Amino acid sequence: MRSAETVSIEVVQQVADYFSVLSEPMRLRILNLLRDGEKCVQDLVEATETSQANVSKHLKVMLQAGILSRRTEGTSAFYSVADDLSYELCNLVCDRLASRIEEQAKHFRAFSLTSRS
Amino acid sequence: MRSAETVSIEVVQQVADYFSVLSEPMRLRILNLLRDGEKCVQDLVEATETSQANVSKHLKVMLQAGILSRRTEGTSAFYSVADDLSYELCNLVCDRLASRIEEQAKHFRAFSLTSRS
DNA sequence: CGTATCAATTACTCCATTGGTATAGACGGG
DNA sequence: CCCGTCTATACCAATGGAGTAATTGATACG
Repeated sequence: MRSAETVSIEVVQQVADYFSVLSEPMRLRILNLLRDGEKCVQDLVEATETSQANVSKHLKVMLQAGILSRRTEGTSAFYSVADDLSYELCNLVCDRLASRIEEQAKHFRAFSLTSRS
Repeated sequence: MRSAETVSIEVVQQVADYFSVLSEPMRLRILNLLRDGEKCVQDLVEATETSQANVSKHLKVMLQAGILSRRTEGTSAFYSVADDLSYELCNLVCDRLASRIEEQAKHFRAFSLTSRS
């Protein structure tokens, strides 16, 4: 069993760091663009409509987190997803958010019925 | 299929917000303390050794994110986990981090063998 | 009642991070 | 060999979030 005291500060910090990487909309957008397959920096710059420096910085963060992998070809750098965990996590969160919204919709439907009777 | 263009900015923002809640060590520590069951604010203050205001703020963040639920009894406020999703996510990340470290250990072992032969 | 305790909120400071501009470095084409 | 393109980095301004101290509000106890 996992008890409260056995979890060290370093472990908690590393888990927090991992979630921190996924807590930026721009990074999630880049991850989403990489679902299709590897893309070079320029492609991502055009797709995200932000500065090239910004894209490179976010890519570096995800690369160091082990989420992405990097391959160079000439002057271009191609990035691809190295670990599907981030997608799993995103899907879980998305599904849960969807469920909550559906629950809320049910409450509205229920109220609609009660007020009609 | 989920394509890149279909994911709206609001959805990305909400997913990022959810991960953002889990990206703070203090909040993960509190979540971990709540594995045993509900606890009042004072208990968490003593366990985390931080200020009461700080604990209350983190609890509010997780409450509004739908991760925790709140119950009052006299002047005390008892918090408990309302959604196991956060635990699932933490477990997935922890397992993956552990796997990576084990992989690294294998690399060291392999190098140890090759240099010995 | 008056006091003590518990929790939430406010105001504030400090630090981390984001995004932009500008620059440097690497490679390919002419 | 120079120029254009692509990427990474350094620097800066602005923003956001964590933590603390102090205050307020509410309830239990004497």
